[in-house]
Amino acid sequence: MNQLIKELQWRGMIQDIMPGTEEQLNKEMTSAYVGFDPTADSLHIGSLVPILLLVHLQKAGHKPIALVGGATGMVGDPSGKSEERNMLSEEDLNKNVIGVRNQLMQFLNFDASIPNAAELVNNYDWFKGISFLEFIRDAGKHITVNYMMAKDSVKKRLEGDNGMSFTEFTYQLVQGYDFYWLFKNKNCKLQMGGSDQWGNIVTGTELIRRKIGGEAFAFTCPLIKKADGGKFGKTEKGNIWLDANKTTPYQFYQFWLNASDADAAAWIKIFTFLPQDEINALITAHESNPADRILQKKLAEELTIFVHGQSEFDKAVETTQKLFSNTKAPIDALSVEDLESIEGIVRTDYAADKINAGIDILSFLTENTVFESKGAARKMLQNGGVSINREKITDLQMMVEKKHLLHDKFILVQVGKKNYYLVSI
RNA sequence: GGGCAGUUACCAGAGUGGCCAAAUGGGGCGGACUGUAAAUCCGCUGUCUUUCGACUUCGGUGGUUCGAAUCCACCACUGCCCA
Repeated sequence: MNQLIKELQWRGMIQDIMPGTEEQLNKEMTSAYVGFDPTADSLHIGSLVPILLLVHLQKAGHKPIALVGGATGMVGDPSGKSEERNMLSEEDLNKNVIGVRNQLMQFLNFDASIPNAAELVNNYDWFKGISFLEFIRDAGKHITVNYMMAKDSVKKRLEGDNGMSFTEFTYQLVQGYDFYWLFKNKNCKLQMGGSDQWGNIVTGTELIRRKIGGEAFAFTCPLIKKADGGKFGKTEKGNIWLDANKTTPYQFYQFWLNASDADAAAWIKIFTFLPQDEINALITAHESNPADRILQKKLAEELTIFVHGQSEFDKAVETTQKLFSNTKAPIDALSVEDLESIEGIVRTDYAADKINAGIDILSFLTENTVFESKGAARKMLQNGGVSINREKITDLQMMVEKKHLLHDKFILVQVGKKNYYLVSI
């Protein structure tokens, strides 16, 4: 048992904490859980912080329980949502539960030979056997509506103009019951989660107290925001997923590399396991020469390795170097091998005879799915956003022909600074 | 069941007969500057198209009109209040 709470505190990972939590953790090996909603078949980086809470917990010698919300996913958490959620079909839900489960497996140690082996549970397993009547008598009787209405997630919706269905209203009770069930059956005394979960979590500890007089604990981590107030974890391409098939390791690496200075300093504490003095040294080094982006690089390195492994990280760095290290250099600096081995960017194959015959730039771009239509391609060209082989193209009539081929084989298309497409014949 | 308000593009939200593909803000994308930042400034942001223009859009369906996001009827949905 080490100083888990102190560790998390300096990292800025604790928002609210229930009194007595630290004492409980120092007293004995404690089981603690975090719930994950199966809203998609992969987790995204928004779930990374709760995952890291579990990892820290296990490192500190406690027992992590990851709960996949097969049942709660059917209800829909109103927290932080201004309107009623769409219901997922049971089929999608099952698929998502499996996907999320598999991802959680890779971050925690499930080796049954250690006393604090991680455990994975699905709340559908206990909810499927509970009837509605049972539930409202068993759980509902102990919590007043007044209590539930006072919750922020509920209050906001009552004050807003979208209303709230009974289904979503009951969500906190369903989640609260999870905690009760785990407390009773798995001796789980602590729940963690994002700060938006505080209300739901507290309903759980309350239920445990009123129903069986048990004492349960909780703490939450702050929700990650960008310094400029923007949403965290979203880019033009949508969510940053943990699944390499949805977000390539290169894109994942790039996301962290592009963090702003202010964000990087906060995020490196939260998202890496680097010790405090090392982080402070990195921050100092970064401040003396911000252009080197020492923090961003380290942050991106640690996280890409954590999620995708060393070899994927190496490839991501390699791709990054090829594409960005020498953007002023003539394009020939990239060898055939360089181009062939670029990973993580969009590649398309194109008919050689079309290039040999020469093709207009607009058709070339749309046929290689760089743009969806000629209109879109034209607009981007007019805005000066398209480069071929690192040369900005402004001539809408330009013909793409043999002389544009690099090593007789490739054409490197760039949209903006960061979006690369490699066309090969 | 009764009364009232509402439904407009990714979101918020203006528009109450032609000047409406639809103000403004946010978001997104691109450009300049830079460090593949931040801040700032500029451009684009319904679809397709050789910038002409064509087509589809303002909850749905019908109607009035030369002409409808705008007027009328019915329907659906949402919110609030009363029962």
